[in-house]
Amino acid sequence: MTVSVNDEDINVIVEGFSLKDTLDCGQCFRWKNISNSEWDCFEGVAYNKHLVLCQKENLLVFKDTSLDDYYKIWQEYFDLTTDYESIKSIITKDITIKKSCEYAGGIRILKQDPWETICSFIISQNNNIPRIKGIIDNYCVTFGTRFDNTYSFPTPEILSTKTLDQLSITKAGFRNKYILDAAQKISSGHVDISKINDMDIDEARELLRSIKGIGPKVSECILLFGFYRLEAFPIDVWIKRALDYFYKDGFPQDITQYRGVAQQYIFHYIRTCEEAIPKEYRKNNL
DNA sequence: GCCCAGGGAATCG
DNA sequence: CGATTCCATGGG
Repeated sequence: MTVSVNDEDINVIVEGFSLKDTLDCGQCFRWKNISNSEWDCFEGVAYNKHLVLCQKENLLVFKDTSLDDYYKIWQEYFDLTTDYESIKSIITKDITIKKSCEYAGGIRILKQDPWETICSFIISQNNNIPRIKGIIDNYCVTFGTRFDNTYSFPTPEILSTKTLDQLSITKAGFRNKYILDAAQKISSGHVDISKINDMDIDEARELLRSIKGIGPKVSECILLFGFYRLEAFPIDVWIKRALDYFYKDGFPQDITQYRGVAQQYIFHYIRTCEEAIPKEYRKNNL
């Protein structure tokens, strides 16, 4: 990986990384596609920093940021220093995962902000991705702080002072009471999410599920996308279909440490590739 | 009008 | 225990 600075922009040469697939595979919700005919381009916010990031082949161009923030935030956020070839050599022993990697093997697991990830996946329940993005944007615009022509994600302290009536403007519906419970428990210190990194995964699951609206599936998403627990394994409707169709005899056991990564490749593959599974499996009529 | 969406809580048997 | 039902909202 080569890093250089060119007239305010930061150029990074990467291998086996796809910006588009990474930001478009349903693990994050605040990146806007502003691509043109030549470049894949996305604009977004993470950790209260604004970024425009473009990719053409092996070249990544970071705009509206600094070399300091590149090393402090973005290199980590996009998980650019992890050897994914090594991970894939383990999980692609399974034929379905191998096909998923051939379809979109440039996906990386993002290291997102834990609090934002908790809210995002509470909002995700019984919802679809375009609407999740809209609701999260409503939260930021309504309750976040304006900076760099965009908005921060509102803190638990801010949200804990709001009423359900005030939150209703976000259109999150019945999920607002779950967001409020999370904001209250975390801002009061009743739930201390800073301890999760030092917990074993079952202990972390139990802590997260003490928040209303966080069940088996959402807790796995939070652990995978907000705490980089690559062994967390979210089972949503799409993964259920994959388990039904590809894994009648069970999911491979020898990839347990990276099954979250495998899960994300499979999720993106069967959700966005028309011929991944038969039409009748893309419905809930089994 | 119906079904569905990166589900979970409450209730029922 | 497992199985059902309800929950808000908007797109197809």
